[in-house]
Amino acid sequence: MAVADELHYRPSRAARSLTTGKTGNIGVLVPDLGNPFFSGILKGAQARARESNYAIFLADSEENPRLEMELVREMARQVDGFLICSPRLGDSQLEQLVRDTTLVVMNRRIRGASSVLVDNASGMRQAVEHLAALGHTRIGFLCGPERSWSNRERLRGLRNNARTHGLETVELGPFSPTFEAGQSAADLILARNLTAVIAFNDLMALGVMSRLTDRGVSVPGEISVVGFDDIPMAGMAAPHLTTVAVPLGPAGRAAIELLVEQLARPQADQHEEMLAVQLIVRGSTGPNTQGHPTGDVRGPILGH
Amino acid sequence: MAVADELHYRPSRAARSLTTGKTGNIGVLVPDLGNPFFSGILKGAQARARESNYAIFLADSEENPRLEMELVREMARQVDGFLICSPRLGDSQLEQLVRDTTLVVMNRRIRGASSVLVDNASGMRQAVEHLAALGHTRIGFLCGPERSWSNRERLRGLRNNARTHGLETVELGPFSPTFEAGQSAADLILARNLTAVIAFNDLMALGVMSRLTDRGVSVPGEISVVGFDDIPMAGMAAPHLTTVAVPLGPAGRAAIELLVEQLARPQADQHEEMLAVQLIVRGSTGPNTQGHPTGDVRGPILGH
DNA sequence: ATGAAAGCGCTAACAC
DNA sequence: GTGTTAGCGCTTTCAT
Repeated sequence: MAVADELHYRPSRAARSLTTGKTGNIGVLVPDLGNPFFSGILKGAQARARESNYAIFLADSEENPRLEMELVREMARQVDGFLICSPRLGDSQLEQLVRDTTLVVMNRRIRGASSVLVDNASGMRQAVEHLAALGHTRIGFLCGPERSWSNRERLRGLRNNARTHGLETVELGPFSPTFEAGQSAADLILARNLTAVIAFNDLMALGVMSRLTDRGVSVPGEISVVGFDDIPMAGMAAPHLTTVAVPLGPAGRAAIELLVEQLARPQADQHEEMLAVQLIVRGSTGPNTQGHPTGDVRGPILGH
Repeated sequence: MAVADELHYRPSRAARSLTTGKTGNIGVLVPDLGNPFFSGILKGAQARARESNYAIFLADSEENPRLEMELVREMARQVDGFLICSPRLGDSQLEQLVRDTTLVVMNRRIRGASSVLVDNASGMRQAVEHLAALGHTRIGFLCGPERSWSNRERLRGLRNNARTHGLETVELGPFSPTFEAGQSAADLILARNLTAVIAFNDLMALGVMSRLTDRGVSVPGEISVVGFDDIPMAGMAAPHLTTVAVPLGPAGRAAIELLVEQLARPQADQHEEMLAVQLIVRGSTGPNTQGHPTGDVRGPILGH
């Protein structure tokens, strides 16, 4: 042992994996590395993996389901399991993958796979309550990608909670979850005479704010804007963006934790981890300054 | 072959690497995945690696030189080479690494290793000329990490070009290359009565703008701000940040290209690739509205 | 307890 | 050209 130490001996993982069948690697698939949402998750995942002596194989599917499948296939033999973030693949394909490998999915429910989910319903409830408290009565929602589980959940949360609070909702989109899409959505919002809007994610919300400011519309003076995710940029924008904070690092950590457990006890049941979210109120939301929704045909509400 | 295809046969890379000594993997080390500068490079690197059938091992050194060394050591046996971004390690340690493995470094010059460099001198020249043309005569520079090659180069570029244009410079810092550091730097700038400031990177520049705005100082009305890198956020801020654009994706691609070449011909010489940069003029810079630098002891210049 | 050997899935070198 | 075999560096099993 002393000599081995002397010579800086390190076992070859390739050789080891040949006999054990385990590689000590985890594959992480994200749809877009440039999106801070995913780099946030990735950062947490990487840190947690290292703690359990796993190395990370990284792949970017560029939002492309075919490429996603291809990448998984290619990596399959050199990893023990996968973390797939916001899969663009269809349910059936994912369920097929589950048979050959162990995987944890983020923001998606797949039978046979553990998942880490964001409590979108709670996030939406917090956002809607906040806007309702500020006197907004008609709320726009900028939809994200149609196939996204998060988008469906957020939309559902919006509808449920808006009804509870007697609010009207206007759904716009779907849009791609980008800054640019937010910019173009801003004009649609203006055309609809809305006083408050919730975007599918921060990137879009930031785009909305940017375009509104460029058009001389005050945020939050005339329109309140709420985002989702709390990417670092959200706190840097002017005004600072009110948003539903999703704990990105912890999400990545939780996912790897689940995966490592699963790998240690392959027979054990899959788990589902729901991450709590928290509305962060910043400068992009304020009281409704229009007495009533201008898009509404009813006159002022008197004697209420 | 037909049968192999039928059974979806894929060779085991572990077994293959055992005999060939090649793994088909590349290790990529970044100091902070959360920094969009690095995720931009990473995205390009990942795409280029895939084109040459290399998979990416990812590690985040958390700006920690010791951890950086440790990670390289751990990955060494399972990769053919490394891309190390903005290494925090000392020259001697890097030169030692070069002996055992092939590596490409980003934004650093190491004998025996290929490198991808950003043309910081040109970037600084463009930034200084821009500010000089706007009538600024005294320019602040917010220094980044002391050990950073980029920081030293940018500082050098600043000094040279400022002299050429007869400008005075004020160096502040060093700061960590973050938004928060930029915020705190903003107050120092105000105390120094500067009309223009160049930050080591966009994150800091954004922090400066945010804090200045919060203090009621107009950008670019009273102070012009220039960043470096052109991370996506730069174009989203209000006002949009004038910055020296570094082609992040191409930088990552170029680095992997160099590495792949090196791996194919181990005897060949190392290369150095210098990336051109381009000043992007946006809304955060404007004409100097003070007749002369207020920090100057000279009185108004008359009869000129 | 310590030591020897088989074999994981490939590739490369050799024989035919 | 086609087929056989040794051996890459480990782990695990079996024998001592």
